[in-house]
Amino acid sequence: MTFTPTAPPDLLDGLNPQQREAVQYRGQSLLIVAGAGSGKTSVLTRRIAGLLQSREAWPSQILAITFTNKAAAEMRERVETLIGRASEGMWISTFHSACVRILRREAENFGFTKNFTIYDSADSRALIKRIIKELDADAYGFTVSSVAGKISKLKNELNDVETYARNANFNDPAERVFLDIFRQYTRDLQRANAFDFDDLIGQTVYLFRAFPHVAAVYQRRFRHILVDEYQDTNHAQYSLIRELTRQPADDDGRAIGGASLTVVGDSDQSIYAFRGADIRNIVEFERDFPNSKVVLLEQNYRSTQNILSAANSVISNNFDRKDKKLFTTIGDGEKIVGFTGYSQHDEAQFIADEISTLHQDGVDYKDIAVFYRTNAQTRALEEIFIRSAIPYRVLGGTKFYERAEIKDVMAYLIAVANPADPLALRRIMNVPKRGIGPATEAALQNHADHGEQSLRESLRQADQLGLGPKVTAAILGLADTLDAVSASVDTAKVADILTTLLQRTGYVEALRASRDPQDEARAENVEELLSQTKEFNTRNPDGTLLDFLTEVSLVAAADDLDDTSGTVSLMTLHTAKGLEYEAVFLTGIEEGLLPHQMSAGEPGGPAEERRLFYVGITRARRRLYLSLAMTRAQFGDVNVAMPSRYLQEIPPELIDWRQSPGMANSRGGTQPRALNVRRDSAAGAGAASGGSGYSYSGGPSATALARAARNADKPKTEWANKVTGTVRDNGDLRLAVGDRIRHDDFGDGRVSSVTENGAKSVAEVQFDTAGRKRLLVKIAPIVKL
DNA sequence: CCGTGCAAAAAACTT
DNA sequence: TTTTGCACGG
Repeated sequence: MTFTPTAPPDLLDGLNPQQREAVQYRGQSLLIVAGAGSGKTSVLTRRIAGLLQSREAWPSQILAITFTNKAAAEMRERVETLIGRASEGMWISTFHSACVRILRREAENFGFTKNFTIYDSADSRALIKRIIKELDADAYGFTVSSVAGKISKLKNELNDVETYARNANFNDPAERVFLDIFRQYTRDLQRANAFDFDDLIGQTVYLFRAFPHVAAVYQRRFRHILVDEYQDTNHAQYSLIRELTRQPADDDGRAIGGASLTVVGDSDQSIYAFRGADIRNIVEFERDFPNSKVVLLEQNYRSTQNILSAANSVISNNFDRKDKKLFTTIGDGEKIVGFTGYSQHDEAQFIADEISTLHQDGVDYKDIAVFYRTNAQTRALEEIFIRSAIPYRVLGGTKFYERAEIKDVMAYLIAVANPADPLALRRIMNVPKRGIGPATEAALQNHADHGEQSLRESLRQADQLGLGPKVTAAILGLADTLDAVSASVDTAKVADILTTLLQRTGYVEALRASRDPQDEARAENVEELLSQTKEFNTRNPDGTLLDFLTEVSLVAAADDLDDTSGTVSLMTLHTAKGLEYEAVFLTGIEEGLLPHQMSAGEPGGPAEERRLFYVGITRARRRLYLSLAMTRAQFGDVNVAMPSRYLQEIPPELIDWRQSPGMANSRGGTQPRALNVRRDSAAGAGAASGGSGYSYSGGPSATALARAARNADKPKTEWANKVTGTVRDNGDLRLAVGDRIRHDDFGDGRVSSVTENGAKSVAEVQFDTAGRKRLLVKIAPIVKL
C-alpha cells in the first residue's frame, strides 16, 4: 500500500518544508490546510506531477476537483509544464462537470438518456413558477424563490421526494402543498429528461449507491482523488467523494483498495453556506477519514505584511476557529488606503482616479481588480469608468447567456438535442411569432397529456386538433424543422446546426425587421453566439452539440477571465475567491452591504460575511483600498449608509484614510450617521485595540496631506457630492492642451494632455478644485470655454 | 392573436 | 430603477 515516498527533487524546488511534505506524503488521506496565498495550487500541481512522474499513477487514474473550469484548465496546463508531456486521460474539472461526464455515460441506467438537458437556476425557477400556478400554491404563501431555495437545500442534503414524504408532517396543509410541488417538480424533470444543478451531484450519488457495479467502474478507475476548496463542499459533494473513495465491490476477484484522497482548504475562506457548503466537512475531516495526515501551510507568498495583518486581525474576530496566522517575509509594504465618498459615484470617482494613478505608475490594468458584495453595485462604477475611459470588464452579473435572445436561440438548440424537454420547446414555440398563442399552446399541451406523449409529439399531430389552417401549418412547419435538425444532432457541427435553425426559422430576420431599436443589438448578439459556436468547433473539432450545451451550462463567472485582456476586472467577492491581483479595491464596505442585510437573520451569517471580507482582503498582493459611500441609492431612493463594523476590526494604524467616515461626515453630512465614530479621538489618540471604541485615525495622515497639496485639493464640499455619472454626446469635439473647459461635476479646469484616438480620445484635465481627472472626451459632460 | 400602456413587484452571493 | 403581469382595443 505504501509507495516510495520520493518525488524527483526538481518538483520540490523552491518549496518550504510544509509544502514539500504536502507534495510527498503518500497515504490514504491527506488534509492540506492552506491559508490564503500559501501556494496551494503549486503544491497540488506538484503533487499530481509527482504521482505521474514516479509512475505511481497513470493520468487516467487521477481525478482532481477544482472550483472553476478556469482553475481546472490552469492546473492541467501547469501539470503538463512540470512533467513535460501531455496528461491525457486525467480528469481535472469541477464537481458539476465531472458529474455531467459520468451521467452522460450512465444515464441509461436509471431512466434518463445521454442527451439530457441541464436546467440552470432560471430554468428551474420557470418550471417551479408553472407548478405553483397550476397548484394554486401561492395561496399558501409559496413564492418561486422560497420553493426553489427549499428544494435546492433538500437536494444538497440528498433528500429526495420520498425521503421527504416519509418525514413530512401531513397535518400541516402548507407542507402537503410543498410536497405536491416537490413531487411534480421531480416528475417534470424526469419526463423532460433533465437535471437541475443540484441533481447533477445528487443523482450521481444516487446512481453510485443504487448501482454498485457502476460505482465500481469509477472506484477502480480513480486511484487518486484531489479536491480543492474543500471548505466549500456541501453534503452531496462530500457524499460523492465518499462513494468514489470507497473500496470497490469485489466482483471479479481483484481485491483493490479505495482511492487515496487529498483535500485542500481553509475554513476561514468558507463563503458558500447559502449553497449548502458545510464547514464541518473540513473541520471533521480527520474524524471522517481516520489515520489521515494534516499539513498546515501558513506562510503567505502573496501579500505584504500590512495586508496580512489586517486580514489576520479581521478574521480573529470569528470565534470557533482554529487560530491560524498568516505571515510573510515580503515586508510591510504600503499602508491600506481608505476612502469615504459622499455617494456611490463619488466613491467610484475616487477608484477611477486611483486606478489612473496606479496605471501611470506602471501597474497594468489587468493587475487591478474591484470587488463588491452585490452585482447591483456595478452600475455606478461602470458609469464613472466609462466617463473616465478606464478599460474594464465585469465578470458574472447579467451574463451573455442570460439575454432573452440568446436564451431563445439556446432553447432551439436544446429542443433539437433533447426532444423530451417541453420547457425549451415552449419558449420557442412562438418565437419568432408564428401565431401560436396561449390558447393553441394549451390545446397542444392538452393533447400531449391525454395521449401520454411529449409536447413535441403532439406538435407533429397538430392536424388532428381542428385548429385553423394557418396555425396548423405553422406548427407542422416548426415540428418539421426541429425533427430535420434533430436527425443530424450527433454528427453535425454546432455552427451548422445553428445556421440551419436560424435560416429555417427566420429568427434573425425577424429581429432585423423589427422597429424596436434594441432588436438590432439583439440580432448582433445572435451573430455573436453563432461565431462562438464556430470558435467552439475550432477549439474542439470532435465537439458535439451536447458538449457545447454542457459547456455553456456550466461556465462560472471566473471562467470568463482573460489574463491578457488589459482591462480592470470587476467582480463580486464570491467570484474573487481563488484569484489574486496586484491592487485590489474593496468597495461598499458598509453596514447592510457587508455584512449584507439578508445575512443578519441567518445563524452564522455575520461570521460568514466576515470571511467574505477576509477573502477580499487576501486577494491583494501589494495595494489594498477600502472604500465606502455615505449614501447609497437603492430601489430608486437614497439611503444613509454606515461604515461596516468590520472596518473597526482593522488596526487603525494600518489604514491611511484619504477621507475617513468622520471627515466626510463633518463636511457634507447632515445625517446622524456613523454613530460609532469617535469624532473626539483626534490624531488617533485612543487607539483602543479591539475595544468598543471606534477609532478611525482622526485626521488625514502626513501622506494624505502631501497628496492633497500635490493635487491642489480644495475642500471637497464644492464638488465631490455632485459626482453623478452623467454623460453627454459631444459629437466630434476636439480638445487641445491648454484649453479651459467646464465640467458638470468637477467645475472648471485646464486640459493638460490629450491622447487623440478618434472617438476614444482621452483628455487629462487639471480642475481648479477637483484635482486631476481623466475624461473620455466624446461623452464627458463638458463644454469648452 | 398581437401590441400597447400602466400598475405592481422585486432587486444576495453561484454551479 | 428595472423588469414583469395584466387589461385593453385592434
